[in-house]
Amino acid sequence: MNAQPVRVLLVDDHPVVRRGLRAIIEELPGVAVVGEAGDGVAALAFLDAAADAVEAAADGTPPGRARPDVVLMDLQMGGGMHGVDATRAIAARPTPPAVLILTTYSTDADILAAVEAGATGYLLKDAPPEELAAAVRAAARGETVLAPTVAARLLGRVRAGRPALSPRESEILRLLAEGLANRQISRRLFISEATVKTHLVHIYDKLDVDSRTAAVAAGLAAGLIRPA
Amino acid sequence: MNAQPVRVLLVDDHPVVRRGLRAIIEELPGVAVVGEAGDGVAALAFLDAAADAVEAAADGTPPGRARPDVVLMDLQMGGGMHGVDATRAIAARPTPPAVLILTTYSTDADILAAVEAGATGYLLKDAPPEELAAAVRAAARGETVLAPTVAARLLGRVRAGRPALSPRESEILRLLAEGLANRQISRRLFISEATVKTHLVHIYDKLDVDSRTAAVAAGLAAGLIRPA
DNA sequence: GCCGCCATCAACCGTTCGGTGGATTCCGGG
DNA sequence: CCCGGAATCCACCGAACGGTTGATGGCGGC
Repeated sequence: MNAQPVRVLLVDDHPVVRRGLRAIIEELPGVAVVGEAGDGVAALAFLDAAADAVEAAADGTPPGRARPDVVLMDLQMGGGMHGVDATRAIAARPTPPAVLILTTYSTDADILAAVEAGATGYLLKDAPPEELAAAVRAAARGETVLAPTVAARLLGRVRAGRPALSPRESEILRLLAEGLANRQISRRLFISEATVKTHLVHIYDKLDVDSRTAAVAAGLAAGLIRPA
Repeated sequence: MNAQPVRVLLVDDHPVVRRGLRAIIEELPGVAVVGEAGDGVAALAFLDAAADAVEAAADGTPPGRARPDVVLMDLQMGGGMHGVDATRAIAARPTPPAVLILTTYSTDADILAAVEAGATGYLLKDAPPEELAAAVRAAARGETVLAPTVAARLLGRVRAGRPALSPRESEILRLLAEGLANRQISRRLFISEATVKTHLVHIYDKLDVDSRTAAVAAGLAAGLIRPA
């Protein structure tokens, strides 16, 4: 059963992090790193190449360039493709590997987006190596893995009974965070200023604040919007 | 001259990052990692212990627990002490090691604060290993090291002629980002509401915006305030 | 079918906010 | 010594904002 080791692909734009992950993972028995990628595009290219290689050599699979079972994926990658988009692209493939999100600071919006995109699990980078090891193995078995912190956040959100913002409200909150005035928002969304005000009232209500600036602060704190 | 290797202490709350840094640095000739710390408090404790050890054994310095020449310090560490504070505490010691800031995403405010706190250099985590190696060696020689990206940011800021906010204005901008109204800010700072408004006008002027929310957005974008 | 949620729009009113033009004190540089 | 910047304060005004009430239509669940 342990004849075939779990094959892992690392996707992270920080060389330092890739190096650390490789060091940690390679000392685990039954787990092997088969590749690294610095961004989403490179990750997809690697998967393409691996698929071709498997097709070409139907007999003994070569040690490198092997089709990975688990992809360790960073969100917030500097260059171009966001981790969520990369995850979605990978999950859309014929026989997708498990995608394990591994990120530093998690906004709630990111977690939801990643899960929606097809991620198998969600870990935080400050997790101890043992936790990481267990998560990789679980992901290889097809199980869903949520870091305790992440799970707590999700539960906390549900428990807090925070009524989630509607799609339109989220959109307006985002524009709010860009510093736009009501009229500018109305023009951007092709709706009347009155509608913007109505949405704002609902947003204030749900976030329990009473000004646009406080809504932005609360939205950032709750991870409803990205600072960047 | 190369008899004594450069001794490095790693300070980062992410085990993965520490592992990666250790792997990269330890394969450099003439550089050795003498310790790791998961937060600022642990880093200071390590320096204390190292100082004692040196005092106790005046002859052959033991390989481990040696007083580091360079501290690789992460900013934004989860638990308790911020990297800037840790840097300040280290720089205030009798014979301080060089502190090299190594962080992921750099806000201008962080850079300035770190330099003010006594940091020797500022690197980004997405820097390639070679750059990191060169920086550690330069820091050991007492030189100042700025990552090209960081240097560009600082130059860009100066070139843009952006008049830096006064201390008081920065303070108010921070409170603004928390969503406080003018009256709340005035009470928090024990000044009149009129004064707050005056400061706000100056802030809008300097940031080239015309509303409090836009000022927060601009301040976040320019790295004048921390999202957290 | 009805109820609730979402999204859209409107009118009203009081408050806050932004803009302007002053004023004072303190402090440090030329 | 005088000038400028920073920080403090005041008054006025118009515009933007927040709060309320009310109304319409679509869409999905009970």
